[in-house]
Amino acid sequence: MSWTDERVEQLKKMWGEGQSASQIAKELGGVTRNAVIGKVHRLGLSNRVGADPAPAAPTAPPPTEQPQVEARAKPATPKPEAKPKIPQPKTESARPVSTEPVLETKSAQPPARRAIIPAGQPLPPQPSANEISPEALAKVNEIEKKAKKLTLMELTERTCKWPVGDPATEHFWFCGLPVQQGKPYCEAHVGVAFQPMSARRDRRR
DNA sequence: CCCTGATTCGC
DNA sequence: GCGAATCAGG
Repeated sequence: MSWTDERVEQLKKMWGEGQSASQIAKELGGVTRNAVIGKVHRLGLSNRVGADPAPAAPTAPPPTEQPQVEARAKPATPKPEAKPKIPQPKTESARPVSTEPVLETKSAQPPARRAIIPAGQPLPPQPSANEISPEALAKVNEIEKKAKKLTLMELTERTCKWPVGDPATEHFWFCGLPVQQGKPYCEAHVGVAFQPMSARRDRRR
């Protein structure tokens, strides 16, 4: 495989979106993540602008730039498309009143977006909201925005298998973020899936 | 061990 | 220019 204009374009797009090199490599096919990283550097779009969802090296060198062995003029890449991190008003522990799991935080499509939960159709065994700490809930709602939104087929040994939404609707996917070592869920979902007995009992009403 | 990006250097 | 090997780190 070679770096055709098309492939380079997708590389730029995905990199700009904050996708990891391995994910990009997977998507493109025929290349390894090393190839992707190498290309990224050659293209001069090394440091990303947006957020970095993946737990990786922040790459934050101090202002004092030390000239490398070979002073390499690296023309910065002024990305016109500004991708500022969302302010995130930091809702002060909005306590969910519903007894059902909090599935909807924001509506993507105002008109067609109705949080319909088929009556009598039990949802997957998700802990009811009133048993989970507000902090953990906030965390979950937070990361679900960054979820990989994988389908059942796309799940692997190390992708979070937390289901989101209603399997009977379009609004359904699996979290897909990197799992915590030895667990089936990512850090945030582990937080709501596994709780100390004491915490559960204490929260009981 | 899983993953991340960064760098080097033979090709 | 390319990318495997390696490095450095979470």
